Amino acid sequence: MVKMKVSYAPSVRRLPSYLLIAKQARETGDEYISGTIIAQELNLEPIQVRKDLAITGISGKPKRGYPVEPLIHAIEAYLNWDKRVDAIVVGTGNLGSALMGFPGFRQHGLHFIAAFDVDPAKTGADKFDAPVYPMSELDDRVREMGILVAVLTVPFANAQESADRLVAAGIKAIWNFTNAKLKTPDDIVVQNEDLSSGYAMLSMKCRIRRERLA
Amino acid sequence: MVKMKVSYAPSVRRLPSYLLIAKQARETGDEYISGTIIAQELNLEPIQVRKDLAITGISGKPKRGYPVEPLIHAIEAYLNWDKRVDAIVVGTGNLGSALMGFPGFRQHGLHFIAAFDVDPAKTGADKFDAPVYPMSELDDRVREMGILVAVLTVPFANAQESADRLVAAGIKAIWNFTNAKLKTPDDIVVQNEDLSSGYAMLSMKCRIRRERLA
DNA sequence: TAGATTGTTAATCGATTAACAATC
DNA sequence: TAGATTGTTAATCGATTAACAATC
Repeated sequence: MVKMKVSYAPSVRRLPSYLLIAKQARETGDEYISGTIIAQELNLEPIQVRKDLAITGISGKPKRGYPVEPLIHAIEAYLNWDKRVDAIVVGTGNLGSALMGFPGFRQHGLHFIAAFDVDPAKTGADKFDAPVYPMSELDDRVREMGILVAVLTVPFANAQESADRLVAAGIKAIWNFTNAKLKTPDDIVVQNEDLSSGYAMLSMKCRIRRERLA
Repeated sequence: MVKMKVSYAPSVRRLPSYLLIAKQARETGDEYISGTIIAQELNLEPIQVRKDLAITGISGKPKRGYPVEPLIHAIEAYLNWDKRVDAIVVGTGNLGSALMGFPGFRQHGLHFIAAFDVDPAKTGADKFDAPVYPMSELDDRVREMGILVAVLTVPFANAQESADRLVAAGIKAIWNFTNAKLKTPDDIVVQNEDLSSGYAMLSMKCRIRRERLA
């Protein structure tokens, strides 16, 4: 796994929200949008929005704010979301299907061009316009299509084994939605999504609320 | 929305991983597990694991580590995961279904006892043993069952409207999987999950990897 | 012009890491 | 006992926030 000191991680995580608001402003026909407004919309401090946007290289106009169209392009360019990226989904259960059908990713340049599943009942027919192949074809298909990015939504027990196969097939980045802590070579990018950690936060907030009321 | 200075947020987010490893150690029959081992397993620093576990109140034995069973209970108690919590799911698309079917939550005490959908085709039959009701029944059902927690997995456009209905029905905590920045009263707990921010991180890591190779 | 907003530089805050004595 | 590990106290690091001059 790439040992990453991704600096700016908290800022990077906020950029998609800024992007969404900028796009809404574009819909409205606004030519400029200020950090103050964005902050208001997201319940953040204006200085934080300005600091975050600075890393994308966008520059604003005093009194007006940031030019909407260049702002959108600056964020997209910074995240590499202005280029098409092809990816596969491994495991077409409800979570895998949900991700394939989520329209937001397509807007960010992410195209799911194929999916894989061990269950023969799930292969054959397309899913959200992408073919679903049996796992046995993974290696060949990935190589042939030259895919570099995979979304992993298989059961916990199969996660490591699937990751191994992905790496062997030439995948360079794995978006891991399983709880498994994948063991992968140093040059493979892994992004772990942990739904339980979100629930831990919700639980904590509920506890704090209870204690405040008590 | 509860304006929370949840301190320890990064630590809280790591606790579920520690819990998983502790449970695996229990399966293995280990009586103790050291912070060093946990850290190794998760690619963290041992000191970070010790600091994180300290907030749960668990205390370890020099040379042995933490007693597995008490460790599990300490984490679960700290997160309130040792008590049953009933919740509903609003929006039974792929994402809502995925969450309902994810076995991890049940282990954390979270029970989805009903779901709601606007689409008449989706209501009537059970989903993962929980009845799916039409949205029109939301208010009555929530009140009657005394539910306090809701998972929101409706389309972006319907998010605010659904949240308003949830609040009106007496829901006190919303786990929000939509991109919408919900406007809710001060005493409502909201936990936002933003899939795009995870993808932003993946994109950044890929960029860094490319730059390292170039 | 007046004043809102940017962007820079400095201060604060909180999280991570280091050092090390205590201890089993 | 010897030595690995905990838990505490201090140091470092990075992110957030504050202050304010520049500017349109």
